[in-house]
Amino acid sequence: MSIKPARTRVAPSPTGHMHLATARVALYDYLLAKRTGGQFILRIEDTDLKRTVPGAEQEIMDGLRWLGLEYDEGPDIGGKFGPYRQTERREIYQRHARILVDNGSAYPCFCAPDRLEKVRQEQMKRKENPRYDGTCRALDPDEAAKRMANGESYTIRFKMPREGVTVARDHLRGDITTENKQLNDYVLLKTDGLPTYHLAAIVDDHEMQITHVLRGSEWLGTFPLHVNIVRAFGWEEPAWVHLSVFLKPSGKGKLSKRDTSLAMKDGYSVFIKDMNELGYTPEGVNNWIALMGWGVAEDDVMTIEQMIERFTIDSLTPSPAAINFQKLDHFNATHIRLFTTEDLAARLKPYFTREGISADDSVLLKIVPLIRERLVTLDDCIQFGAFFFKDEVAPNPEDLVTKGLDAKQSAEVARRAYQILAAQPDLSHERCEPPMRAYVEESGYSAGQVFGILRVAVTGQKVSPPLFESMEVIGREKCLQRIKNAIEILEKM
RNA sequence: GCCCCCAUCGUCUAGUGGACCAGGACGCAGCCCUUUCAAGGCUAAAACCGGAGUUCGAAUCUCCGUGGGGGCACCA
Repeated sequence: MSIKPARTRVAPSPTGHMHLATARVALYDYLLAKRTGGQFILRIEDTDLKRTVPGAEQEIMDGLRWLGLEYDEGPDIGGKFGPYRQTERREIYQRHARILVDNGSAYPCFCAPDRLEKVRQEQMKRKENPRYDGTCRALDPDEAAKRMANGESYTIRFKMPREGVTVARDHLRGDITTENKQLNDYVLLKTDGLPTYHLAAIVDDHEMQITHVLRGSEWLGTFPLHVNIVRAFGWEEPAWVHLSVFLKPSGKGKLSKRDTSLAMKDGYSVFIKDMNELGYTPEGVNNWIALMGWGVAEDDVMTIEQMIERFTIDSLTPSPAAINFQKLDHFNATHIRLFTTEDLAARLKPYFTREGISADDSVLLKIVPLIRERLVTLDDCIQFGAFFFKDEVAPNPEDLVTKGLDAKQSAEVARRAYQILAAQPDLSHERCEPPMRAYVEESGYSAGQVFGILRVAVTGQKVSPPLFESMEVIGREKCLQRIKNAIEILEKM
């Protein structure tokens, strides 16, 4: 990898929710920029007015920031190559379209959409490749200029060479050779005066001095076109890298932001905006998407800093990758265990708040070590930790009757436990556990039976963090009250 | 239909002609630990798409199949 600072960009269109694929391109862009001491840029490709959806741009910016992928230049923070919103760069594209027309690489086209559509239909009927038939390509330049001056509506089309081949170099896949006759005279500038992607992206990448273009492999089809446009301008090409696409978990078909079947399904989502709500961390999400399309030999749990140290274009993989939510869970849980107690406590607090539980900081700090390794997602803290903050718990009576015992026997166990614990000045686990174990010995019951009753009584649930440590945090008064309550329930059964 | 890309365990991947009876991770199964659930430790099962060729030697290079994916707009 060159040590020259790279300028990279993520250039999403604000047409829907930001999803995994956009995040991954941004991640790789970010890693490459940071690794080389360069800049990472956000550019909004909003030239399709019909598809632009309100709020989408904000969602992209929020998503990138949530992931920790701070961009160095962008629509809301500016930069020396702005503006960073394509609808605000209209004149730049028009000027460049003119350059191409003037040097014979492009031409105005006056064909009406309905005629084009008819031509397309006929071509398909004849089993030909649908393509522009070249009517206006042959137009006399003077006549064309006259019609433009008359106010006739037109587009600008790229004059694709009809002979020969285009060899385009992708830094992941090598040279890609395409016969020019396979390509079309694509529209560069639309009748509304805005550019299509083909013109806008090429012009902006040049103007913004982008050195590496990372994008999805859905662009491979028009890649030779883009290379031809760059050459028509006489510019130097950036390094192109076409990333693999994400496939649905089944491996059947590409993951699409228009496919809503995977949105918020079974606690999973492909949209970045949902991740926080579902309890996923930026660390977990980044680690997950990083390794779909990027191979590291070992030590695959990485922070962003570690990714920056290791990232190279050469270690990217070209094949499509099926997303696997179980792996997201794994990375998320692993990173949660890596957080400091203070950090994790702060991250957990909003999830308690969301449930209407005001989690006291000092208590939170004490329970984090008890629940940390049980959390897969941050919101799991509710199931493992809500009982710490409640005034009382409501155990299911059946759960209080431990396996192998009846209600009467269970009540007796609970009463003895109460006596033992009530005799202690405080309920530190060092103080409580030995006498309780001694009772287990003398009673002839198993530790599981005795502690099981106590667990349900104190926490209100069958599954919980370690019992004695939990009791210590809950405190003497509350614990004894809860056990007393359990005894009453058992006695009524 | 045409064009392009891709091809190692179920999934994500390591592997760049000999160090590979193919390594790691997730998941799955078993065992250990254990007051529940986890976490942790150990063990197991699990792959080079097929066929030709090049070579002393191929997961690795070439070709042909096959399979998968993407694209063929005044959308990006």
